[in-house]
Amino acid sequence: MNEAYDELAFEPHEEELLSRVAWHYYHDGLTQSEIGDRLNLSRIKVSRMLERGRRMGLIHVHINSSYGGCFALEARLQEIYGLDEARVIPAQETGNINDRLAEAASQYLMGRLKDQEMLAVGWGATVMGTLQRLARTLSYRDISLVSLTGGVSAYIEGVASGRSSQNVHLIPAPLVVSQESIAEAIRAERHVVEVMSMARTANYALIGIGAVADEATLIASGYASRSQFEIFRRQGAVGDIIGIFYDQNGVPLDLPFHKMLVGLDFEALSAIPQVIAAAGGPKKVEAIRAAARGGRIDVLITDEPTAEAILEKDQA
Amino acid sequence: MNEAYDELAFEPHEEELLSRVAWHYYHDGLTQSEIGDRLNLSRIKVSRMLERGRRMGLIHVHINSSYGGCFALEARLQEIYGLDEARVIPAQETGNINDRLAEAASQYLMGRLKDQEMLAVGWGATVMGTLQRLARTLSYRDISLVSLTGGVSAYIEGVASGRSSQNVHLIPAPLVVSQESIAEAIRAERHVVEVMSMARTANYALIGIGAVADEATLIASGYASRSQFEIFRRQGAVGDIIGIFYDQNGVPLDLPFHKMLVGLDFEALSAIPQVIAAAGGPKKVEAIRAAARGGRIDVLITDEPTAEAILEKDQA
DNA sequence: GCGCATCGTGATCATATGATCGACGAAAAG
DNA sequence: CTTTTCGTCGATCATATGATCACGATGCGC
Repeated sequence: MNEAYDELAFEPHEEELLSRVAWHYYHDGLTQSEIGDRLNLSRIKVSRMLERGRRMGLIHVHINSSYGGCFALEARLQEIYGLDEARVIPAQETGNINDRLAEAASQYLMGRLKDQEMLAVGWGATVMGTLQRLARTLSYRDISLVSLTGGVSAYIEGVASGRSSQNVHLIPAPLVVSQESIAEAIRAERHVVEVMSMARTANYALIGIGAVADEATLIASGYASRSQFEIFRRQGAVGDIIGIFYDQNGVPLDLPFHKMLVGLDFEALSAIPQVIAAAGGPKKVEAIRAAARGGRIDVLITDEPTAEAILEKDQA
Repeated sequence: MNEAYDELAFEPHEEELLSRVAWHYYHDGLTQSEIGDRLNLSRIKVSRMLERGRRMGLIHVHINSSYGGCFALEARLQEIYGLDEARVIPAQETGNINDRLAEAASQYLMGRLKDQEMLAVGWGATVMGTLQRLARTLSYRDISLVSLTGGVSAYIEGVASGRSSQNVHLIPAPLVVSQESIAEAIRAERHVVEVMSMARTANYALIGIGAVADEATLIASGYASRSQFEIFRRQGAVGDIIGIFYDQNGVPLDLPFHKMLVGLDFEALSAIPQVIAAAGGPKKVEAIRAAARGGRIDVLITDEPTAEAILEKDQA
C-alpha cells in the first residue's frame, strides 16, 4: 500500500514544491543548482524531484505539432509487426494522400540512400510519385534504379529523362501477359533474366501495396478486371504487392494470375535487405496489415488514420 | 521578412524532423547523441533543434498541477510590485481560505527562519493561524517572537504555551485605546518601550492586511466601529496594516485613530528587513494592491483569485 | 533492546549538454 | 565576376546533469 501511494500521489506540500521546482526548471529555464539555492534544496534533490515529477506524470511535455501523435503510432507499428522502421504522416484534410505519402517516402529514401547504391522499384501510383520527387537526388548521388516487375517503363522513363540512362534497368515487358506460356518465354529472355538478377542485388526495394478493391491501379490500368478481383477476394486475397496477391496473414495465394506476371516473386523480394512500402488510405488498411503481419515489408510509410485503423484491428 | 519567417514558422520538412527529435528526446528519453546517430544528425545539431523548438513554442511543457497557474502570477507580482517574493496558493473551493493562507505562510517561514532569529508579528486572523502552525518549529529552533502592536496577548499566549516564555515579548497593552493621551502614556512605559525597540531589531515581520469592510477583524474584535470605518473610507482608506490605514498608493492617512494605537509605525515597520504579508479574499484585493504599490511589504502570500484580481487592476 | 532492512541523503564521478569560436558556403551587393 | 555579409556547421571546452556509492536515520521484526 505504501508503495502504491508513493507511486500515485504526493503529499500536498510536496506537490507544491515539486511544481515549483518544475516551473523554475522548465518555464524559467533555471539550472538545478540555481533552483536548489533559491529553495534551499541540494542540487541532487532537485534532480530527483524532477525525475519523480516526470515519472508520475506531473510534468507533461506536449509537442505542439501535427506530427505529435504520429510517433506513438510509429513506435507501436514497429513493435507489433517487427518493422525496422515506420513512418506515419499526420492526418490532413487538404492535399492528395498519395502525394503526401510520396513526399514522405522520398524524404525517407533521401536520408537512407548512399552514393552508388541500388534501388529496386515496384509498381503503383505512390511509387511513381516517389520516384519523381527523387529524380534529382538519384542522379546527383549516382543511384541505380532497377525494376522489380514489368510494366514500369512508362513512368520510369520520365524520371530518368535528362540524365544518362545507363544505370536505369527496366524489365522490358508488361506487368502481366495473357498466357502463362508467354510469361515463361519473357522471363527466359536474356535481357529480362539479367535485369531480374540485378534486382536481386538491390540494397532497397520501394513498393506499393494494392487493395483488392475496384479502385485498384491494377484495374485502372487494365492489367486485371473487376471480375478477376472478385475471384481473388473469394479466395482470401486482401492485397497485392508487385502483382502478387496474399491472404490476411501475408501468405501469397496460389492463383493462375501469378503465373502470368513478369517480375520477381516474394522469395526474391524478401531477400532484398530492406523492403520499403508506402501506402495509405481506408481501402488499404487490411492489405497493409496483412503485409506487415506476414513480414513482407521492413519499412512502412503510411498516414495517421490508416495507422490507427491497422493497430485497432490488432488490439483484439 | 526572412527573419520574421524564421521566427514564426518551419519549413514543412523541418517541422517533421524537429518534432521527431523532440519526441525521441522528451518522450523516449534518448540522449541527444543517440538521436543524432539514429537520424544522421550531429549531436550539436540535435541540441540546436531542441532549443529552436523550445523557443518557438513547438515544445510545450505543462505542469499538471493546480499550482501550475500560480507561479506565473507569482512572477508577475514580484516584477510589478518589486516584491522579494510572492507565494500564490491555488484556487480551491473546499477549505477556509485563511487556514490555507496560514498554512502557506507557516511553510514559507519554516523555510526562511534560521535558528535564534527574531520574528515580529502583527495582528489578525491569518497571523494567528500562522503562529499556531509554527509553534513547534519556533520552540525547536529557538526563534524569538515579538509583537509589533498591542492586543496580541490573547493568541500569542496560546502559541507560547508549553515552552519557556522567555523569548516571547509582547506589548502589554491593547491595540487601540480610547484617548490619545492614554496611548502616549502607554507608549512611554519602560516595558513597552523595550519591547518596541526589540521589535525594531527583528529579522522578519509577519503581518496581516485588513480591508476597510464591515467584516474586518478590527470591527469584530471591538477595536473600531462601523461608523469609524465609514469615515476612514471617505478619507480614502483602502486597507490597514497593524492598525494603520493607508490610501490606494499605500501612503498612510493622517487619522486621529492612528494616534490612539499602541504599536510601531510604518517607518519602523519598513526598517525590518523582510515584511511578510499573508492575506487574501475578494474584499482585500484593493488593500493588498495598495500595500504592494506603496512598498509596505516585501513578501506577499495570497491566493490565486486574489492575485489575479490584483494584477487585473494594474493591467490598465 | 537489538540487529536488519529500507529509504532518503549528499559526495563523487562519468556523461550529457550547451556556449564559444573559427571555418565554410550561399546569397546579396558591388 | 568579385567581394562582403550572413548564416550554418562542427570542434572544443566549460558546465549541468544524473548514476553510483556509502552513510545515517527510520521503521520493523525478532
